[in-house]
Amino acid sequence: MAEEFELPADVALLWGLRETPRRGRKPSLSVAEITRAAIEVADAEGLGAVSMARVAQQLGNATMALYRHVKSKDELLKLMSDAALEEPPPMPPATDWRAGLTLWATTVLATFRRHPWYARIPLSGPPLGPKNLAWFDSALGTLADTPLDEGEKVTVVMGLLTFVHGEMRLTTELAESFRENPEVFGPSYARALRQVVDPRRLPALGRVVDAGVFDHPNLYDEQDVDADFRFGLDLYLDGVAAYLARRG
Amino acid sequence: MAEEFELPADVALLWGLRETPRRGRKPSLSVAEITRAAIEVADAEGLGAVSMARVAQQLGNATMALYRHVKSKDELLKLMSDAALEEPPPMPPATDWRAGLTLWATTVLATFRRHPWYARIPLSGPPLGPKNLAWFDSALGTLADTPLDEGEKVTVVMGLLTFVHGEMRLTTELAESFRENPEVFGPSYARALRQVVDPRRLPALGRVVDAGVFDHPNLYDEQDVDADFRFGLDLYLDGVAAYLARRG
DNA sequence: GCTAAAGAGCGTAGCTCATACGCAGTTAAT
DNA sequence: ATTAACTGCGTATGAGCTACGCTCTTTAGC
Repeated sequence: MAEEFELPADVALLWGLRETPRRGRKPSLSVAEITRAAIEVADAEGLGAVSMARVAQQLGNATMALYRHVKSKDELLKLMSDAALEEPPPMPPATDWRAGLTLWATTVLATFRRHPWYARIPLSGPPLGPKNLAWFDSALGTLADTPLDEGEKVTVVMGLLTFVHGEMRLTTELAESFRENPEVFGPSYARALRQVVDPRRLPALGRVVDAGVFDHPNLYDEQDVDADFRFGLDLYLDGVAAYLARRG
Repeated sequence: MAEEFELPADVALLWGLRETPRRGRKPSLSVAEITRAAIEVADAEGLGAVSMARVAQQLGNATMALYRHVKSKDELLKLMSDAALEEPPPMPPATDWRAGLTLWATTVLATFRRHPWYARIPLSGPPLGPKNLAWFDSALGTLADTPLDEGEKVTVVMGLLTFVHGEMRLTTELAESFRENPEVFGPSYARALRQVVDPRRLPALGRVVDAGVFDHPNLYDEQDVDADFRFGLDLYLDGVAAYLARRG
């Protein structure tokens, strides 16, 4: 951990490595507090409500005071996206890779669901924040006893993370849309499809519609969404198992 | 396709079902043109550059003229997200489900890559746009000869779409970040990791770093990214194959 | 103790955006 | 010919980000 190379400013902020000021007025604000306030606002009112003014108000300060601690709103968003991840759960002893990755994926997803705005924060590079790296380590750790080499472990974990990110995007955005507009997930969806789908042009979709697959009173059902996630997750993990068998 | 039930206004717009005005000045603008112009701007300058003023300028009109055709910027974004999808490719005859889904997934991803802003447009409900439904139909069609029931087909396709969406998000956002900031994907990443990762706290990640997995001159390599996608896709499809074997 | 540098908080103002409102000009129906 | 319907768009409002610089506070150095 030699400090020969200077870390980028935002990474240093993520790790809380700012050197403490020696003179001047005591700061009444800190990066951590600002980040926490921003997350509170985003959780309660959505990412759209996170303005510098709103966050400052949450802290009882003036808007411009935040800029002493944070370079820009973009930087604040980056800080939020690491801080929102809590610590990864400890793996129970003697967890095999499959149980471990299943626990990992469902916990990641549950964390994302608690902060639905997470999917809207742009990625700005490979992971470097402490929480991000802790989760990364946790996933890699579940594969420790497999015959995969280190590069393969990363690839398998990235594939899983890709799937979880997709699920997060679909899930949280549809959930939000459901909250403010439940009708589009009701019977009117099947009705609209029947109006708009010409079975000659879209035969496969026509068959699905005819089979009544969309004739639920509520297409956005928590239970169904979770079951679909588990189904897709299991398919991916079946693939990993097959790869391990071929490999090991 | 009886019109007994009124389609929502935005869906009607997507399908071009607005009744043509009988009186008044001939429109010099159309929803399709506005959408196309907005997509041009987004492709060339990013979604951030898409303002009502910029789109109007692209068309040589005044800002407020757009509002005669489009209710709000949000509605324009919805229109963009359907129009950006081109038509799905015709499946070569006698394509089996696996080749079909592979072709489908890679084509979807290629389409997304041509419009990197796609991942940033919020989903507003289940798919109803013509292009979206065409792609949906195309994927479902590849599963026509399998023993899956219609509901299972939807689940399998949604799982695959989830994975592709995740890949799209990671891929396009990292690509954008790479374009405007290539250094963070260079050797400085491994250097930063070595400074910040304590092998006692993050042992699995420490092993990966030590193994030199991140010691590439460029972590964001098109080839590698594609290979990783193919690897994850194959794992998922292996899982589907196993499910089909169990099922059929 | 005194002075000055360093740093915090923040008021003001400039710029970009979305969009409500209403006017003026244009076309087709009557 | 008249008028209803409809388009294009100028103006204005309010919200948001943030550059700049002033003022007050704290501590280092003497």
